[in-house]
Amino acid sequence: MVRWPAEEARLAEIRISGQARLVLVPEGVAPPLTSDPLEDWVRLPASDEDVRARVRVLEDRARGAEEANIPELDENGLLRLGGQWVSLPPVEHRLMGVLLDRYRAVVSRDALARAGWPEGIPGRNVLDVHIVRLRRRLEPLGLVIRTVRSRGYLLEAAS
Amino acid sequence: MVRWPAEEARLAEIRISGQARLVLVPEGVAPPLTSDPLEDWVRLPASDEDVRARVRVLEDRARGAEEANIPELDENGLLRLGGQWVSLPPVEHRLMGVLLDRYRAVVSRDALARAGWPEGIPGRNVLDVHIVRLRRRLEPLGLVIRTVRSRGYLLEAAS
DNA sequence: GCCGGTCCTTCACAGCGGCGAAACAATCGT
DNA sequence: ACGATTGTTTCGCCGCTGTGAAGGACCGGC
Repeated sequence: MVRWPAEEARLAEIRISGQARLVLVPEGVAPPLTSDPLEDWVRLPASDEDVRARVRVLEDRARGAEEANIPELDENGLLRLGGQWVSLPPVEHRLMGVLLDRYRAVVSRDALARAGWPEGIPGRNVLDVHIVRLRRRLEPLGLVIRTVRSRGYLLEAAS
Repeated sequence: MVRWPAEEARLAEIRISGQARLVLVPEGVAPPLTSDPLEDWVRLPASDEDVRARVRVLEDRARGAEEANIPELDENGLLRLGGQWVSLPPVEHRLMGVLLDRYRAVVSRDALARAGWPEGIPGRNVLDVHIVRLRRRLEPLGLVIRTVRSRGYLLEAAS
């Protein structure tokens, strides 16, 4: 809930942060125009029902947007996030599967090795190399693999 | 512009067709709720400025959605997109059919081969060659066939 | 603080195979 | 006969994968 034009600076902040917001516009003032579906406005004075209706719609959209922020891995080697996508070769596809199952939680190197090479790990260094390659591939999507020393790795959105 | 609830049936049609619409809601009636960004509503009576502001935002969103429009393939070998068109010879027409069914998703080389040559694939390299030719034909429409190595191909709008 | 060891990161290289694309030949439609 | 469409051959690039090696970050002991 933002008053306009009194809280113009605050509105700008919220817009940048990507949160949903409802702008309250007093009589005689032009409403702010944006095509962002996460922004709406009401002309004051307004009834409680009208405000609640708009808030509920914004909440629905925010929920939808949030779901769009979880990476999606399809069975054909594509990893999608926010309209973009990258293709993952077989090994990295399997690694990504485990990392997404435990999104934002630590996955042990052992679990990763078993997922990537069900038949047994070829060499002692292979996993590290594939983590590096996966990292580079995820960069354009804004995803990061963090190292948790002696524990494993963790996948999350880049800060 | 749709009156509510008087034109309920018309609103339903427009929703299905995916067009942008502004719903006019008289006093004392609950507005229709939808999270579709292409729908908005105003409480009557409303000033011209307020209505115009909402219409302009909807137009902006509709324009954005249009860019995401999918190409259309007719049965005579014509592929249309955004006012332009190209003609496709039989084999490429069949290939394009599968690619459009799975627009923005991966289509395996196998599926493409079966679609292009239902009687059986003539040679080992034919598909590659036809993909190259199709690519050149699609270029003026702003469409691109991406390779997903060892998985297949994917059709999307050029970035 | 200094040191050694472990864990992790990154690069360079090589083999394999998938795919791209030109050039040519054959066939089809008008 | 001519151009458009289709199939074939051939060459080469580049992506995927694993290996070895060099270096950096972190941790404990002294």
